[in-house]
Amino acid sequence: MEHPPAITPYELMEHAAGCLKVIAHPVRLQMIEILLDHRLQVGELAALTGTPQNVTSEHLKRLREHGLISMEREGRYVYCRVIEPGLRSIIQCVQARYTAPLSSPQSQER
Amino acid sequence: MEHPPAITPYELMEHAAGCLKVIAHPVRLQMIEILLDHRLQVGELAALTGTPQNVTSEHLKRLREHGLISMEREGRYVYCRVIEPGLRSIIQCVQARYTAPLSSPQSQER
DNA sequence: TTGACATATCGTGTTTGTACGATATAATGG
DNA sequence: CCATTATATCGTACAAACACGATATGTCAA
Repeated sequence: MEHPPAITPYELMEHAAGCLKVIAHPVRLQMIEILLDHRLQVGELAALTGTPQNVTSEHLKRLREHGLISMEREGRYVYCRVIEPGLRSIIQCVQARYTAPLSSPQSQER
Repeated sequence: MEHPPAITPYELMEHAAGCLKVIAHPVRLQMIEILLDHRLQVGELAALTGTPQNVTSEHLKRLREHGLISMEREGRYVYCRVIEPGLRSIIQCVQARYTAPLSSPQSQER
């Protein structure tokens, strides 16, 4: 091998994988996309994504437990917003790849 | 709401989530990181990541089935490389967030 | 206080991911 | 052909993710 490959340690990748796993859900991706630009109530997110109330609540709980969003109660409402700055660039990568008009995704068998 | 949030359709997010799910594993992240800059045999990847041979094979199979890498047999060896261009920017996001010296990751309870 | 609304939690069934040991296939060299 | 090396597949056991219905909690307004 010309130069030996540099490998990020397993422990760091483990943490990164944990966050990616939380992101890797269609509804949670939509929620993050919205929350990057808007501070919304739980119910508003449920309506916008067409997700049942309790399911929405559980998705948001996971995002919060991983430090990706914050949830602040104001009276009866709970407002959510993104607090992990790195999420914006990841969502941008996803949008660049999957919502661009050109080049549809493909699978490959060897 | 001032201006209504733009939401990427569920079907697109579903596909994006599928790929993110495949990426979201510590060993697979390491493999992708390596394969972005090197064309390596299955056994070399197993050694570099400290992963058993059959587990390595199964990880690579998942990456291939989602069109992220290609695997080309040459004699007894099978060489792997990244074929999904979008992976580089995603790995860059991960590295920027998790392998940067400043600002360690954190969790947040409300 | 009572009822209505917003959100959270719980129990459950189903699916999917993951690792492992064992074995199978593929290719090479002697 | 045979032994060895490289890789793939299979069966299985276990854990995690997921969605759902039901119910609990929290807050306001009348």
